[in-house]
Amino acid sequence: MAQQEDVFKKIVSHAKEYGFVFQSSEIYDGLSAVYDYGQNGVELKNNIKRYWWEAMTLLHENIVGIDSAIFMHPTIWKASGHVDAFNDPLIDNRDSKKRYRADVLIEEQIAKIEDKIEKEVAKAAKRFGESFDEVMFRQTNPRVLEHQTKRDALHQRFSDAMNANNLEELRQIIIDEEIVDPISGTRNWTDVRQFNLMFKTEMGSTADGAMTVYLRPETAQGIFVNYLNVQKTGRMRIPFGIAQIGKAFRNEIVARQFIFRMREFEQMEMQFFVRPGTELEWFKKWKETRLKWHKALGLGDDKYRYHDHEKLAHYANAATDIEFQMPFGFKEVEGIHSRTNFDLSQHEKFSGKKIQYFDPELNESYIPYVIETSIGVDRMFLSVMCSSYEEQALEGGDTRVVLHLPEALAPVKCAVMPLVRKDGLPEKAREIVNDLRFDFNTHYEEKDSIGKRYRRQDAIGTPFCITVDHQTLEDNTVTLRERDSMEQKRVNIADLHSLIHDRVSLNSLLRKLG
RNA sequence: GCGAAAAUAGCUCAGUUGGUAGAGCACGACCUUGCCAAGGUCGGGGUCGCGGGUUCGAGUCCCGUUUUUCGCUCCA
Repeated sequence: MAQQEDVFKKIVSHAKEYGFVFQSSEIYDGLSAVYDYGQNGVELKNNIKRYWWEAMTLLHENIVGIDSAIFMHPTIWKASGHVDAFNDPLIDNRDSKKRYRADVLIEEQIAKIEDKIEKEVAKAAKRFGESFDEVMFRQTNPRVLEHQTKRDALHQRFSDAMNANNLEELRQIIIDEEIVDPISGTRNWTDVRQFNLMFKTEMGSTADGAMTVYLRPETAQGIFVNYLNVQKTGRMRIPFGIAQIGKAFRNEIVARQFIFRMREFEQMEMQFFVRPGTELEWFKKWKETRLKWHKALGLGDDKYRYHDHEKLAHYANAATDIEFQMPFGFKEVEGIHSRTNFDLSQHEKFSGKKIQYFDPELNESYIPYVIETSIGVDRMFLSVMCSSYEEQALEGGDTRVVLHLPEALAPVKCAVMPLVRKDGLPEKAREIVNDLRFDFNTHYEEKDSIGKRYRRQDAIGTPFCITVDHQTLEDNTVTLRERDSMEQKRVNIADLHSLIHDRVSLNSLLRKLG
């Protein structure tokens, strides 16, 4: 494990050294948990997005894409539950690992005391042959008085703390009242925290007229609120899906592990709308479809596993993660959730608009059920980087660092290099570059020894190196060197295009899915 | 969020009890070699993370702060 973490460190510095990932605002000491993609990183990331986008929209005629805005009407986040879920004082029990609303726990405690009062009063009433109200009215029973005093004091303390938004006091109340976790029965509580997961900003240029808006914490809601638009204008028939790639923002309390958990991140989400009652069938189908998509990259089938959720979110009736083996363990890369009709129902309720689908086959209207597939682009990027990185020992005690990136994802597809910088070889190499550049991201390299240039390309994962030598000038052949095997073969310049295309095009990947 | 450690050139690091900053690699130019990275010559590059303090003098000592890493915790 220690060794694995060492490898992870190397991957992080490799990512920086070769222009894949930089820390944000580095010259100003950096910004915590925010990262920028560099000249090679952006190419890799775009290729990942394209692979997903085309797998979704080209291979499924019933899936279309949208690109919704990051700003959305604030009520959307009330409807989705994000405002409530992220603005309550929350406390966790370390033993049961359950999270509770601190205010609810205390209110329950007050209710318990009231139960006791009622019981005492009822007991007294029975003993003295009086009515319940008579006993309550007399208020002479010492035990009842004691409980009442306690309740009033607690109630006062509680509302003071809530009004002052005093989280420490809330926790102290829970401790003083010896409130236990209903599941574990222990009092092993964390601090009370206010969760403001959503970034806030103001829309409107004057302060008093401004409306608080949020940076979206997920892209899914942009799809749900456009459901009607797409369904109607696209004449979509259920089942159908809407795909979207975009940035989302979460003000994480602790964000760590490089680009695995960032405050600004990118999601690729597809919401698939189905007939109620068929959702679990579709859930199963999408579980399989998505894993197939991952495995087609060839990073290693044993690096993936499903992690089914046992405890489900309130809106879901099935959920699973696709986890990938990172150097720091199996981690979620993609989530597949059966979200029922929760989101669309909520938006129907909050917007007052009817969000239903008339199913001509059933001859009835309903709110569709939703299967969501949601993948983090940055996590995907990280999984590709981690599984591609290799420090290879070569014959003769040499080592080389290679990124065995899936060829279709590699930022640079080929590098053309003259063996020597004279005798017209650079000019010939330039000719080849000028032809290939229209179809592939092609680099030209003439500096340093040929071996060094090969190694530089290996480090950024370039699948092919094309070397122009003196023989090229005579017969128009070059050597084509492969990144992984380091093997070279002599090929005609005229054949280069198709040889490279067959290997590096997205089609080759997509065909594995078809 | 708590605890610990670290921060000196693009990278990896050295820098003695406090006395005006160094190496290797990388980078640039030229020469040389030419199919798996380290040839020669010359050159550019650092107010030592930032802000205070102690001192005649701070990369070095003290305080604060930022970022990173690790362990808990949290998140999914």
